[in-house]
This record gives sequence, C-alpha cells and structure tokens, in this order.
Amino acid sequence: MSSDEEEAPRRHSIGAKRNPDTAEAIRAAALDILIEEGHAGFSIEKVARRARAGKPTIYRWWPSKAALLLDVYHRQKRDVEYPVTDDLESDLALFLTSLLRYWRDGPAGDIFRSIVAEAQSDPAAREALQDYIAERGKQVAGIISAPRNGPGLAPDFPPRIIAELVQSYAWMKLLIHSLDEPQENAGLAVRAILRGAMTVK
Amino acid sequence: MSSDEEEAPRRHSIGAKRNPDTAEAIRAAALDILIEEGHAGFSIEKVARRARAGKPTIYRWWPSKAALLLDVYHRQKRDVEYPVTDDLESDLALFLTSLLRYWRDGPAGDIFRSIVAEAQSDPAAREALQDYIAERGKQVAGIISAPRNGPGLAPDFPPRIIAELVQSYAWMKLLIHSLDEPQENAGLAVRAILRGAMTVK
DNA sequence: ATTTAACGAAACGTACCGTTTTGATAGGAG
DNA sequence: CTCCTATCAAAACGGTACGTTTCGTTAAAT
Repeated sequence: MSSDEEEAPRRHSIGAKRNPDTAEAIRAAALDILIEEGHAGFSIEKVARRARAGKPTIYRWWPSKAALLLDVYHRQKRDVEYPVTDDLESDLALFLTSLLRYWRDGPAGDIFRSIVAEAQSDPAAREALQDYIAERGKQVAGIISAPRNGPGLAPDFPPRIIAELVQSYAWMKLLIHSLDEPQENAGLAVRAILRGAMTVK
Repeated sequence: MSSDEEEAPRRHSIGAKRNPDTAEAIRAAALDILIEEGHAGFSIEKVARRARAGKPTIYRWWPSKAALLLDVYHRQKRDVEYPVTDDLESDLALFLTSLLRYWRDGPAGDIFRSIVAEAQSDPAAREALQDYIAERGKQVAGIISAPRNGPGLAPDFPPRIIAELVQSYAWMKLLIHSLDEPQENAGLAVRAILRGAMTVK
C-alpha cells in the first residue's frame, strides 16, 4: 500500500502556458482511481496525490468532480455501433447491445455511473448530462430515421421517444449493475419498442 | 439561519427499549433536510443536529445514509395507480403517468433520486435497490399479465421486459429532472412498447 | 433491587472540501 | 535581453462530515 500507487512522474511548470503532461496525468489518475476504488473512493485529493499535481491545478482546469469525470468519459474511445441497414430492428438491437457491452467491458460504465451519481448533487453536472443525453439521443434518432428500403418508423411517431426508451433501458441496467444479462433481453426490449409486445389484433 | 431550523423537541432515553419518538424525529429531520437542501446538503451530522439526536443513535438503527433514505422513502404514502381494466395500454399509461406525477409533486422523487445516487457508492444500497426494483417490477408485471377480455401481451413475451422498459423510462426522467414533460410522451412510450412504433407490415 | 439497553452529548482521529499563499519555472511581449 | 505573466507543486488553511468511543442519564426488563 504505497502512497502514490504506481505512476508519479515529477513535473513542474513549463512557463506561462498549460502543461499538457499535467493535464494528462490528472486524467489518467482520475481514471485509475475510479477503476480501482470506484465512485466511493474517488476524490480530488486522491487524484492530486496520485498525479503528483497540486489541488489548485485541478480546480484551475476542472471546476468540479463532475467536470473531470465528464472530460475523462469523453476521451474514452467509444466502441459503440450506430449501424444503418435495411433492418431497423436489428440496427437498434445492435446499437443497444454494443452500448451495454461497451459499458460492461471497459471503464466507461464505471465513469458514466459516477457522472450520473454526481449529477444528483451538482446542478451543473445535471445540465451537462441533459445536454449529453440529448446529443446521443439525436444520434440514435439518426439510426431510427435513416431512409430504408424495409419498413421504418410510423411517420407520425417521434423518433426521440424511441431513442429515449432505448437509452433509458441501458441506463437502468448500468445503474443497478445488471449489464451482464443475456443479450436476448435487449433484443426483446427492442422488439417490443418497435413491433409491440401485444398480440396482433 | 438558526442552528436547528424549526423542530427540536427535547427527548431522552425511555429505558431499555427503542424510543419511537426519536426514530420519528430522525426520519422527519432527514426528510426535511432532503427537501430543503437536496442530496448535496444531506448528511447524518445535519440530521442528528436537527432531530436533537445523537449520531450513535442514528447509526444504531440505520447503518448507512442509504438505509435511512430507503426507510424514509418506504414510509412515504405511495400515490401510484396499478389499474387493471380491459385496456392494457391505458392501464400501463395510467401507471406510468401516475408514477411520474408522484415523483414530481411530492418529496418522493427527491428521496428516490438520492437513493439511486447513493447506490452508486454503497454496495448494500445497490442490492437493496435491485431488490426493490424487482419487487416493483412484479407489481407492474401484475398489471400486464392480469386476465383481460381485450387483447393482452403476446403469450411468449416475458412481462418482466415490459415492466423494466416502463420503469427505466420513468427512472431516466427522474434522474435528469425531466418529470414535467407533457403527459403525451409517456403515452407514446407506452404505445410503442405495447403496439410498436413501426409501420404495420 | 439489579441488570440491561437506549439515549443525548461531547470528543476522538481521519478524510475531503475548496481556497490561499509561497516560491520556482519558463514562455511571451516589448 | 528584460520584464511581465501565467502555470506549476507544495503546504497550509478553516470548515464539514465521516464513523466510533466514552460518559452520565434514564427507565424498562428481569
């Protein structure tokens, strides 16, 4: 149980401009701590220690925990598919399962979980999260509204609602740590959303 | 800015058994603080001060913040409808809109938000939350699977998936503070889930 | 009458918050 | 080349909350 836990390159000011190494060390430390200790063990103080950075340096560039987490999340390589084929249902199912896998297999899920939690305390984080989900919602709506030869969305149906349904399903699975359910469930959810779960009349 | 902010009945031990007044004062203080200051301002220390209770008393009966919050949430009068008529779609829409209204108009939404946030740090809270959602899921599945004269769920379709879709939609609206959207959206979501959003083939 | 358990109050050591101060560093403007 | 300026790490600040321990009290339980 050392005090810095791995990495610790001594750095210092490089003059009257931001040191990119410091910024990167802070982001890396934040990510590592989140992975190793989870949201409960995450603090700016620990990030500073591990990155060998001063706390003021962190607060100088990231006004809050949420800002740092959002930055780290956005810089993660996003391995999520947004396919557009002639089969809307399988496109949406593929999006959903790839999102769930992306959250499950890498650190992205842990980060996003923390952001959602933080957004319940920090109004600025909440706004950022609202904007983010709206943004992603548009992308999903892009899948949904793309021109297809096969059957598409009913013309009067707002694609945003469908996007929200898919997204919120993924959110809940993330937040209650049920990302490792069988893939069939996600497929069934998408099937319900697009083709309905009721008996045909 | 007084130190106790309203209520503060002096209490003491009533012998070798739990004092129900103390328990109630603690729950009331917790609720008030959550309403007035939100999740960010909520702490066991504040609850103790406001309830004129000792911190050990709180920890004696509620092992964590999450336990206290869950207790308070469960004791809220639950004004949510679980209707069963011959029209499954309107039943589910009524459930969903009444849940959203319940969260929006009273303190229940604030409490539940805090619980979800807390569950991202506290494993015990997470388990409790998993159990809770499973429990509620069964109730919703009860609506869905109830015998009806009208058309019901496709026989091969697991009701749990439908329940989860409806619940997760409500969760997201809660967590990003979008409970005051027009009711039509909830209706559209339910329509999609039950009858599909695609053009009929 | 004695044991037992809960209670409020105070204090403990630890951790983190967000901010301030200090002194070293080196780019940028004139 | 010289100052100005912004960044940096480090240390310390007062404040808050954590979860626990210690103490003196109250009164039910036995």
